Amino acid sequence: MSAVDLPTVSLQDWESAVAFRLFADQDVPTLTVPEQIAARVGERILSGLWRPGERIGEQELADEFQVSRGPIREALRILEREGLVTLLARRGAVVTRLQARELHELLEIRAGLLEMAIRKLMRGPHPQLAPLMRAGTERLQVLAQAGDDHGAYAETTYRLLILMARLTGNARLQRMMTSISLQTLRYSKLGLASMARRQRSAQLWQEALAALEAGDVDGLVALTQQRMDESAREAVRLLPAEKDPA
Amino acid sequence: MSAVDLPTVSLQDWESAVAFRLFADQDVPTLTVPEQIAARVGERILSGLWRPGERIGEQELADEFQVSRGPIREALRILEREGLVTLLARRGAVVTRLQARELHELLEIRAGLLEMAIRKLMRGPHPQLAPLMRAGTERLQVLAQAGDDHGAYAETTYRLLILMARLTGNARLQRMMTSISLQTLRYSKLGLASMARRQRSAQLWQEALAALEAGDVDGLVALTQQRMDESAREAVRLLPAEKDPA
DNA sequence: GTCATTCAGATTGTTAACAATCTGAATGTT
DNA sequence: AACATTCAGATTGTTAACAATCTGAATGAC
Repeated sequence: MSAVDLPTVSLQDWESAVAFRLFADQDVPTLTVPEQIAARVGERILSGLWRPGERIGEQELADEFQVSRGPIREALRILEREGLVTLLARRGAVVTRLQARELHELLEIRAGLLEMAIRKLMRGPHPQLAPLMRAGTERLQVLAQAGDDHGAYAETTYRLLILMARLTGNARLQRMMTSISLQTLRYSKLGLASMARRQRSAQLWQEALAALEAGDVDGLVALTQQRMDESAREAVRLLPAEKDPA
Repeated sequence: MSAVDLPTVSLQDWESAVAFRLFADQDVPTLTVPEQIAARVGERILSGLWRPGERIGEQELADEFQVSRGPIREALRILEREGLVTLLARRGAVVTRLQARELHELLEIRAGLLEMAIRKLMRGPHPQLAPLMRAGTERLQVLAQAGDDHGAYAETTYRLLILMARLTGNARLQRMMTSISLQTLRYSKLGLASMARRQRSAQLWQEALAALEAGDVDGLVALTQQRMDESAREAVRLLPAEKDPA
């Protein structure tokens, strides 16, 4: 606990170079060059600057970051693992574009992981859960009304899910939740862009909080499932139509 | 559905170059060089030829496979994504060694994913599920008695879990189940090495099958959880003690 | 004897050039 | 006009050499 001093922590423990900027709330280990590049490229993808389906040239990135193509390739492999980039053999890299079916699958799993986390948390004493949900719900109530930053609401819900997963003490579960969050965030923002949807979501959070405080596990799970199901339906519905080339 | 003809399918759809040999039961797409190398190295790790914690030198692999270190590095990144190899920045690659805590986390998630799959399957009509479980359970009864190939029982259970996940139609869920299976298989074999443990497991499979045929969803889930819980406990218990260097 | 320091060998990280492959427009055929 | 073919440019895949870093044993100080 003292002598073991990991050098330049490979992101193994985070599974995600990009998660730093968005979700990390603790010490940030030193990143290798490819990881730094992956993090910066990942930011652009998550911010929407680089659109789904957009092509990513190796030389182009190499020129911009002033390195050769070697580190760029490693960075792209990292981003592929995080699901933000899709590598096509001999045809280069593109920003991952989720089909409706794939998005639906991811959101279904996300809901399942959260249920897993909630059930585990409710089995034992977890005094931090109620305060977390209370604080989160309060914040969401405010953000639901705000019209200026439509991304903040979605990001806050995702942060909440990851923190709930972390509370379980299962680091792997937290990483999986983080990974899925990074992959779906861009699309979830679509479904939460309208104030009406945000308010509906916030209302269900509120009801779930009440269920939690009443000790009603099944109610909490049911409300959570319903909220995620509605969100998933809306996100998939709003998915931009695919333009097939050729 | 006709013109779109993916070239040299990058393993995106499998998430795993190694899964082929073990679990794939359909057409095998062409692999790139790094993927082939990753698959062959992965086999050695899964077979136990290369032990957890063992160091993997780039040059050594490059010499053996008659390529330069470039493709080897890509192969190692692939194996890192699959959880079979751990990359330490500037310190090379080692065969992933799970701590008791990490193994427990993975097995907990595996159980959660299976519950997710079962609940989804039981919500709709899935006529293939009962035959699959019947055939699987039958096979397991036989393998439980066999003393010669102690790995076959574990492999068969894992194959069953993956097939059940596939039945849900959620390809992502299937891939996650495959990924976790590859990471834990080496260790699960430990817990199922004794005939007594295998017979206990097979008995619970049998009871779960009965619950399925009776339409008892909660019973099915409960029996499945119990079987996985017992297996996890045994696998973690038998985990080789860690030898900390220094 | 224990601990910190130094240093050579080994290993990983990076680069730039070369090879293999793909893309898409131009050409030619039916 | 629709389709197959050819081919040059662009892009990815691979290589071998060089640079940076790490490991561990030998050395020296306390």
